[in-house]
Amino acid sequence: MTTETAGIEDRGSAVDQVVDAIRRLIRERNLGIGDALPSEIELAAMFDTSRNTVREAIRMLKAYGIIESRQKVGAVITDRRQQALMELFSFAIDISAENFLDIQGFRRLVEVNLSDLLFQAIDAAALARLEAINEAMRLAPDLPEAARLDFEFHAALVGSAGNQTLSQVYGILRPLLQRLMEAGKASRIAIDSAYDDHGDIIAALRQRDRIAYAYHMNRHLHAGLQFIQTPKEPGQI
Amino acid sequence: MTTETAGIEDRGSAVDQVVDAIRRLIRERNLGIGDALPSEIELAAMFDTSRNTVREAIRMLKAYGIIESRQKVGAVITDRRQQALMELFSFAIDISAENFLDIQGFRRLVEVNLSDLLFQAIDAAALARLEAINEAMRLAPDLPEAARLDFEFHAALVGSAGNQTLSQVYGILRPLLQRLMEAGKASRIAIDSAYDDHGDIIAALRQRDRIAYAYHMNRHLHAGLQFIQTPKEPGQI
DNA sequence: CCCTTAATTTGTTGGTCAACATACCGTCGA
DNA sequence: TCGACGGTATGTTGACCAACAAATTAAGGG
Repeated sequence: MTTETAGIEDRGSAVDQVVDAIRRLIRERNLGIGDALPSEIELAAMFDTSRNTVREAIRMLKAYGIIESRQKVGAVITDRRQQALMELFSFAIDISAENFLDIQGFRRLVEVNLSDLLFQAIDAAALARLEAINEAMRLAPDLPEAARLDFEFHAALVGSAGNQTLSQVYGILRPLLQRLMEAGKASRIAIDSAYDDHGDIIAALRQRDRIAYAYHMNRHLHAGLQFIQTPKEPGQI
Repeated sequence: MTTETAGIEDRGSAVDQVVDAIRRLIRERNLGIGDALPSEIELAAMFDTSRNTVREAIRMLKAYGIIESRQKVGAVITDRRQQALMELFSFAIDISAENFLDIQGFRRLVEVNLSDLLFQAIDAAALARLEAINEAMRLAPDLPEAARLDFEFHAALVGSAGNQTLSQVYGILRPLLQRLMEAGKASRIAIDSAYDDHGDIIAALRQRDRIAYAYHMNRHLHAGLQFIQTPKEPGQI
């Protein structure tokens, strides 16, 4: 037999219905960013359902980046969908479990060719910050700390380009890249070499020298690549 | 006193922690699409939390499109992230112009500088495929179909570079980029212009002409940018 | 003006009941 | 005897309720 629930639009679970209902509520009341939703208890009474169901619906909206909720204050409408989008990215990387070389290739593609955006957006303060990070890396007490500061340098560099999407991608790749760099920083010599490379890169940035930037960055990333020919566990994150 | 980062990341609520824990579980057990998660009760016991908290975590993962749960069967890992992304953007909030431009900037950074990887990996079959897609775009019956094929062209191009991380990112961005391209393909003239650009790009690829590739790709993407200067309706939900 | 206290709201937990899909097992028929 | 059929047992998700903890705001008292 076919479904005998013909009368009511039964599509979706109770949670999905509440999600739609909340969306309708937002639309009908013309709520915008910053406005607060009714409390969970009120919503439950409004839609004649339980508070837990409302909570699960709110969880979905939170995952979509549409609302944020703070205790006591309640749920507030926001637009953090860009971050939600990045969460999706991070899941992609989880699932497909790329190997290190693949991600390193992606990284090279980005960083070596970043000069256009960088020259356009970078200022003296950003350059000083890069130098400070580089100096701290040289003086780092141990290798993991140096690796962390190495990543910090590159993240700051990418951040200076002013592209949000890019910055967030790097935020997601952070743990992976850091492991990559720990693998590449097996000795003090590698750190000193990276320090010099970073210095060359900063100099190229300061002089707005596109060619020099690409040359040094490419060399630098290629050098780091040598040390990690064998990933720790292939195909595993 | 305040916790001095006592080992475990205390960041986020219990639900967020369970989300991360499930992600780690998937990674560590190397679970793939179609595999089943432990039952909610087992997960609750595993992470020493309650079933409702696990349910909310599963709700989030469901919102991200990486798991699906059917009654009785349990939660199964899937990949419906594209649908999740569409849900994300089906909320009536218009994408802000800044977000559009930001993502477009990211795209330019990637595609314009893809030549190194492309020249290394592309073959005759891939070039023929690109030409076929381009031809199909020229002959497309309507504008949305042309926009779809335009995206298809770029996705195939990026895919030819052979970097999995990059391909994944483009796969997820598909609906978003397609909207971007629909906005840019407001007229037949724009399509013909894109067709010519694509042809130039293919020719540059065939001749392994790095400069020509970068020139034509940059021109092409810059041209597409003109059409979306004005957002539809800023900041309404 | 500052501190204390109360109230409100979300966060988390444990439990109950229902719906339902699957597996297993016994019965019946050929 | 063997296979098909049907019923039941079991385990899982879906939905809900009640209660307490934590946090944050707001009010009130010194």
